[in-house]
Parts: sequence; structure tokens; C-alpha cells
Amino acid sequence: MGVTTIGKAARRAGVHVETIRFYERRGLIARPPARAVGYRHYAEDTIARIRFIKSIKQLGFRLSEISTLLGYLDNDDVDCAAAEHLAENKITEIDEKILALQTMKTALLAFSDQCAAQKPDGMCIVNELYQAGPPEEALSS
Amino acid sequence: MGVTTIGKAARRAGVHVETIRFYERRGLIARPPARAVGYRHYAEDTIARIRFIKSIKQLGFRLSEISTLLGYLDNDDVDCAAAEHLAENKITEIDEKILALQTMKTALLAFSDQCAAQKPDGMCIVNELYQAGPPEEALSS
DNA sequence: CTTGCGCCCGTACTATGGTACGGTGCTTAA
DNA sequence: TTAAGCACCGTACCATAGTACGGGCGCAAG
Repeated sequence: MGVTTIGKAARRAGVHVETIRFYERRGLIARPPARAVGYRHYAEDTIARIRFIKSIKQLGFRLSEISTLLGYLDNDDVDCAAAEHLAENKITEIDEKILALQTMKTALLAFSDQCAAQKPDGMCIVNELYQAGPPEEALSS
Repeated sequence: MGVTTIGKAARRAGVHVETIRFYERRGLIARPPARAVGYRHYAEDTIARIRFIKSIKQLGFRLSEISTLLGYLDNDDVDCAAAEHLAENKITEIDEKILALQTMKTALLAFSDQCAAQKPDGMCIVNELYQAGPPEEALSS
């Protein structure tokens, strides 16, 4: 029973079988040393590695970034300064996304308000916005 | 000079030529009535429509959603209640995204702090996190 | 009239993170 | 021993919003 096949590994790591295979293709985890015996056998540290990937991913890192990070780890080449740097860059990135979303939200709220204010005549501002089009000078993509 | 070809239309609407063609394929805008004369000619309202798409997109709506909205508009089937509903759904969606990002940010900040605290021995917590793996019970995807 | 830019079209490719499929083969329990 | 159930593999596909490409023409200016 002790043989950890890909299915068991997937269950233990909390991912799908296909995800493990996908990570192998991407080079995030090594594929077990060929099937001399039959099926691939997954070692404990591989499972830990998959869980690590999963948890880092939840911090908003892309697989490509995780790949780089794992490269450092595999070479014992991670110091706190580098790790902090990664984290801070990601925080900046996240802040930018939040800001963009908040901008959208503000605009949507303003839109909603205009909608509510204009109800009496039954005509929605969407119609006017559509028929008029936004101002011509708003051309910066 | 008055002939608005796709290139001029694109410049005036603030998008790329390929984007217009892409929108045509998606059915967001009608493709001008074939080229009897030669090149396609873009009417003013088509340009306004593209600008409308662009501005709605900036509110966070997907092209598929914009497509639906345009369908309503084309049938004069938009009232304020429906428009407000769309906006509110989108706001909810945006709030969820913001929340997820803020969760990430909090975790990253905690991570950063731990990094800063552990500097003395030169070992980064990333290494430990990696070698230990996250707790086994964290299996809910 | 010819050069060259712009437009035509379908198709393929980009990034992202998987998910699905189909045919074969190993493995294990009844 | 045999059938069920995983595992193996490559490849194709999902959504998203374009972007790029290549070959073939139109059209206008010089």
C-alpha cells in the first residue's frame, strides 16, 4: 500500500492529478525517475513541494514566478532580502490591481446613482451614453 | 477624404484595427455591408459604438457581457432597473476580487515581517516553509 | 503607371492555469 | 484469471482579449 501513485499524491496535496502532470511539464516538479517498477512513485518531499506551490500561488504569484523561486530554493540561493523583495514587488502589483478595481467601482457607483436619479422619464442613461458615445477626446487607450 | 476606412475608424475610436475586426467577429459591431465600392466604410454610429464598448470595458465588463448589453440596446430593451442590476452585480464581483487581493496582501505583509524578523541567522523562512511544507490539513482547494 | 501604403481575409499564436480526451497498459482484488 | 480501476502519454481544448502573420489586392500619389 505504501506506494504513492500520482492519484494518492494528488489527494494528499489537494490538487488534481492533471495539475501534477501539468506542473511536471512546466518543470515545477521533477518527474519521478521513470517507471522502472511500473507507476511513478511520489516521494514525501514532492508532495510537500506541491503544497508549497499551492500556498505560494494563493499569495498571488504566477507559476512562472514560482518556477523562478523554486530555482533559487533548489540552489540554496534564497536569502531573506531576495524573498522580501519578491514579496514587496507582489504587494505593489496587488496594490495596483486593487486601485484599478476601486476606480471601476467608483465609476459603477456613479453610474448607478445617475440611473436612480433619472428613472422618472423611463429613459435610462445607458441609452443616452450609447447614442451619444463618450467624448471624442477620450482617446488615450 | 470623407471615407472612414477601418484605419481611420480605429484611430478615431482609440483602438487597434485588429480590435475592430475582432469585435466584428464577436458580433459586437456589425460589419459594414460588404465592399461594393472597395473598402468598408464606417459610419459615425459604429465609431460611437466602439467607444461605448471601450468605456464599458473600463468598468470591468467582459466582452460577453457587453455583447448582451448591446443586444438589449439594439432592441430598445434597456430600462434603468436592468442597468442598475448589471452595475450592482459587477460591483459585487469587484468587491470579491478586492477582498481576495487584500487577503493576499495581508499574507504577504505577514510573510515580509517574518522575513525581517529572522534575518540574523541568515536562513530565510522561505526555506523552512519549503522544507516543511504547509500543514497537511490545509487540503481544501 | 508604378510604387507603396492600407485594407482584405482566414488562421495561428500570445499568456494563464489548468481541464479533457482517447487509446493503451499496469495492477490488484475477487 | 479476468475485469475494474488507475496510471501512462501526447494532444487538444476551455476562457479571455486581443495580436500577429502571410498572401493577395485596392487605391492614390508621384
